Amino acid sequence: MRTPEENIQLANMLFPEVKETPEDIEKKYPKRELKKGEMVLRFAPSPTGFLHIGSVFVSLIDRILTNQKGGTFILRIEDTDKTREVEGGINMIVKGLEGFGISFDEGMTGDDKSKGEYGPYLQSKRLDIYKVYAKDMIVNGNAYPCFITEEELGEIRKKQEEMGVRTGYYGNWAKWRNASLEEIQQKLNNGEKFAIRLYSTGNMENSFKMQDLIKGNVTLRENDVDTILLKSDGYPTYHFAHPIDDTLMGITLVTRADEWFASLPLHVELFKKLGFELPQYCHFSPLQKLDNEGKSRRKLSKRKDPEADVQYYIDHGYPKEGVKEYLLNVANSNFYDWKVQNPGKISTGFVLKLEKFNKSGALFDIVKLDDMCKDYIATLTAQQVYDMALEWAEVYNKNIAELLKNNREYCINIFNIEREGNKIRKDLVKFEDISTQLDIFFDELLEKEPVDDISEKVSKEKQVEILKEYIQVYDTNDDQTQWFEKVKVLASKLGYEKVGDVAMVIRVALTHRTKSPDLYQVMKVMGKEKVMQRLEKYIG
RNA sequence: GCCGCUAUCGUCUAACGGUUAGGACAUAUGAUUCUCAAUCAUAUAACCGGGGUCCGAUUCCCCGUAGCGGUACCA
Repeated sequence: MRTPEENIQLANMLFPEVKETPEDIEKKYPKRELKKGEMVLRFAPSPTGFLHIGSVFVSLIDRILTNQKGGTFILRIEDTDKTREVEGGINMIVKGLEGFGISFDEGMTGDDKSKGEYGPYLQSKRLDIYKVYAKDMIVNGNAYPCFITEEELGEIRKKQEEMGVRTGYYGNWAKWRNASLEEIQQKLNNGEKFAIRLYSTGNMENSFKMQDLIKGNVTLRENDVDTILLKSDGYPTYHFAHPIDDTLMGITLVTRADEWFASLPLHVELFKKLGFELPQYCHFSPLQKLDNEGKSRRKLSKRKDPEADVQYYIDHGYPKEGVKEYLLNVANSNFYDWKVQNPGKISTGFVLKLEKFNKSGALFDIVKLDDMCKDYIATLTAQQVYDMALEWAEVYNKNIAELLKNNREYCINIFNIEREGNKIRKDLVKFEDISTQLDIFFDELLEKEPVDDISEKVSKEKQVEILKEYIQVYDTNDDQTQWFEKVKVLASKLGYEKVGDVAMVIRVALTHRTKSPDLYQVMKVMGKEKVMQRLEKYIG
């Protein structure tokens, strides 16, 4: 153990340029005045050029929570790993979340823009702050410089494995803990790089209780690992930045992914040694996916699963609101019941409860997501479908965008087929799907050749006969009932038992497919001219 | 290996010691003024295993097992 004087001497050897104290820093971050129940949350991603659907999940929850209880939601960017950083990554995150209607009250608003009084909100701009606290930790004997090399670390690990003890840099294995000032000075003189490590005083044998707002009461072992606080490049690790930033920014509840749960003991020790008050915590279990032909589960991975990337949903034109509803349903499974009882209400009105979150990982069920998106689109008007589809198409499908723009009224009429009344059509999951709906209405998109599945049932000659007869009775002034009556009469006149047989012939001649929306409405939207043209062409 | 968290139909889950273990998605069958989508019926389908505690355990406790997470100068 070093004396207090030695600690001060050491701190000045390491950080001669740091003059400020934690008190100086904390003066710049006045305590927030919060009303009762108000919360300050933060979403803190790394700008790796990839927005995970799990990030949308967590930030959506954060946003709803702060809307409900009042408070502030902050976007802080954790760009402390220079090797993984991607240019424009911040913009991507901001835009991506904006696309889902998730906005922030404070924090980064773009690659080099931010708003709010508790910044900087970019960790790479906070390096001086971390240094002040690192120096203070050394002064108090809570941290020390470590010059260990990767090779040495590997040797320690190997030895530990051979001995069958826990691996890691802790206790007596932490060889730089009590190095002499002379030894340190010598390394410094050689210009060797060093990291700052925590001088842990925890004991693995001791356990303590904590509350996690999702998991409930949990029992943890004390941390005893001398974790790196400041890397040799001067950047902090997540562990060190977390207590400092969240304290200075006045975060009341730390919401984060479950993978952090295991380092909670470390964070508790750090808060204590930094003299900070511990915030509340909750850890979200990860979105998972079935692997190995359904034998095991794993986290949704950006490498293997296209649906892990938010861009996947944007590319295909998934309705944002539908995706949000699905995510909300994963969060609190009573969301569905709420939705049934509150039809038409926007999903953000739902009251989320942290204690209702599932404690283990949930499988990401894209089938269910599709179903919810289908339901959502079914609630829209034709005009809304048109607008949203166009917005999507302008970026992701230029051809369809042109088509939509050049045929506005026609397209809205198409989207309106089976959209009114009590029998609402539900076949659109995402806006990408509109093309199959539009195809049959445009000659240039229509399948070149009609399907030939029905000639076994109704021969080609008979088909022609039916169509010729149908043209005679076809009248655009008929209402749906009259139209159907005519088809029925036609069927019995020509000796068909089922109306369906006749209707199918008309359908194929008209749409070149065996499946289509309501025939009467299709013809109505198409207009007499196009209907006659198609039927006559089919007759030959 | 060690540490922690979790464990109900195929999937997401409800149940807060006593229920025919409920719902949603998926699947199957049927209905429907035409096909498909939908809708409406109906059906199939679950308390991880073993010990306790209790008049009574899916529920509480312990052990085992499995899954997940962590065990980095990544976050």
